Amino acid sequence: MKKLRLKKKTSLTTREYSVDYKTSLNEEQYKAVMHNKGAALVLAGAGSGKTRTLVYRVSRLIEDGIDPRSILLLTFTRKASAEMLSRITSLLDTRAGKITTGTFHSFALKMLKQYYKQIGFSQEFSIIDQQDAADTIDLIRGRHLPPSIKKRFPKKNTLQKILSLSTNKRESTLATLEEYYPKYVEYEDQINTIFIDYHKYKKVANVMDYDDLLLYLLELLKENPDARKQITSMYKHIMVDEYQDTNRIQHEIILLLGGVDNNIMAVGDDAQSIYSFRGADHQNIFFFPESFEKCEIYKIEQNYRSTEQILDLSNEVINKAAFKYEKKLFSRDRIGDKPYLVAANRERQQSEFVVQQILELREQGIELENIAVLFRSSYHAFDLEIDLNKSNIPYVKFGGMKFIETAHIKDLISYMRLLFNPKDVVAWQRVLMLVDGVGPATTRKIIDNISDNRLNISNYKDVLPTLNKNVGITNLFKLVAKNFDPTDITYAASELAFYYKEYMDEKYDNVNKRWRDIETFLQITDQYNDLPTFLNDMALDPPINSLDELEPESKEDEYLTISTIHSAKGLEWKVVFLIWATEGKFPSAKSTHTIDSVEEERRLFYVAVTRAKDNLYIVYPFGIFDRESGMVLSEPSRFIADISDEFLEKFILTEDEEDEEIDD
DNA sequence: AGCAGTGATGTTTTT
DNA sequence: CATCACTGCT
Repeated sequence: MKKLRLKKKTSLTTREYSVDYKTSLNEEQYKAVMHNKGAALVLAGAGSGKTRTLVYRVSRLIEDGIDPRSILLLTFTRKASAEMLSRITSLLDTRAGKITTGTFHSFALKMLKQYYKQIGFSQEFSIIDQQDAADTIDLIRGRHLPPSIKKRFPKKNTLQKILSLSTNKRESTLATLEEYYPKYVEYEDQINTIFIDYHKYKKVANVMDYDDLLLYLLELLKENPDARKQITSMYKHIMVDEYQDTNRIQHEIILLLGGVDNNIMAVGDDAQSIYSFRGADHQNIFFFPESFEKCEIYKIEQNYRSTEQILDLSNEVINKAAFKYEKKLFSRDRIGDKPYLVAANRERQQSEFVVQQILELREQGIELENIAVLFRSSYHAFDLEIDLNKSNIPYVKFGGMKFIETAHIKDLISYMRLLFNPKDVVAWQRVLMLVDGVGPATTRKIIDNISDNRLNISNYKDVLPTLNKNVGITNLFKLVAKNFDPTDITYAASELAFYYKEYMDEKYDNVNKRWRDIETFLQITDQYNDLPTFLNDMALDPPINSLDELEPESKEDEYLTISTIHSAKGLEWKVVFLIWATEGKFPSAKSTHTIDSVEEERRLFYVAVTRAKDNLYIVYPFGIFDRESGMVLSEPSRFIADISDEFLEKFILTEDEEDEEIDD
């Protein structure tokens, strides 16, 4: 028989919660979770249960009768939003599935697919990635510039970066040039002309790049009161994760999404701001409270993740920063080993050491799931990957070149984009260049005719012969004009792949490897039955691996995570290896010119070390000849170089025939 | 004129 | 490894 007891009603609600918020959270977290109306900023240190706080707050709002559909949770990565959604669902129930989560970009896309008319697009607009954007800019660059000044003029990737930075920071081209590319200031006019043309070009082609998603959403909210009213009355409770990494344009969007009540909760940590290359400013987070008349500030500082030894080291790293951060992490009675600093003779020894340690850890019963190897740049892991393969250690790599970004997959996706949006001249450009005998000049001629509607997939039989006699082009048009069933994506994709294979056989030596990628790609298409959704997902939430990660059995299998630090953000592992902690590699020689960029690298280092729960190994190869600087790199990273033995156990690797232990 | 093949060069980090 | 400038070929 159940015993009745008296429980005090809280002032907020007349019902009891099914989740016991008070006892599952610490006091700081609890306060943030119970925050009700108006703007709020939650400053949460690394490992302080930031995700937990957000998850509980969403759950609490729903339990208080808030319609889940009115909750918008913006996260930085798709992984983070998936993780949160599953945690909320398991904490509460399926009501959680009705909330809207995603990145700024995916949310923008969702809105713009509804309000496309208001911004002058048609609904079939497609998304182009950074590379497509750069290629398109290159096309326009080629049209504008006389060959004489081409040499000193910024290249396509630089132009794309300039435009992206100025868009994200909401600055003029001139301001961006002055700050980041002073040597190109003299070309301001030409650069602007190219940008203006690029903008028009995209509109005609009915495509948007990543920045456009944000830009047009901002424009919509600003200039269309009706749309804004509808959107703000739909999403009444907004939460933004990783606020320190948002930039100006995202900040402005958030302010406009605020609606009448400004029910916006931003969560972040200024010490973990690592996206300045995307226009984020680590101090941005402090502008947040200033944007509202009233904004509650909550601080969560107790760390639940790491041992005191790891926290002590982390605090040492961040306290040496030129700019002082407000928090200091502390834990409660989590005692462990001191972090290791290991000197390895060249990269070879580093890889061998990491593999050997991982095998040993596994024997000690630590599963691969609980181990991660982190690095500054994707290519830092190449050598290690060879050893992991040799030792049959299954792993998944995050960050760096994605499977979807390889040339052959992008080619295939371009054909598919044309099936959906035959005016997508960015895709046309890509696939036309693949036709034998077709180069930039012919491509330009054809897409000009597509742009001004003289040529299309219904009249190509008559019009094309007047432009070019190349049979390959006619065949390409024939293929795109075919009436594929838009719900049978796999069929369309395999037909296109079949057509494409001929080109691949000609062009590539490693056709087999690439064809396997295409087969994997075909498996992915199998999970979709609607072309637009498929294309959007490929643009914004692409799958990471070319390995058969999709097969359910391999998902069950345990695997090691190796990841760039950027992609490891927000995650944690029992044991973390940080490799290439060599001065000149981390921070890289390129980042040491300005204080700001060194400080960004320091925060990145801080993010890396705070991922570890129990054990942390920092490894640095020495005796590395650096081509770029012409110097031999032999010192550990400046971020740990002068940290005393009190915080760090220092080792050098020696090679013993039998003894496998580390020796100092 | 326009294309393709060749050899040197450079390279973070993500939506 | 992918991009860029250069050169020779059609």
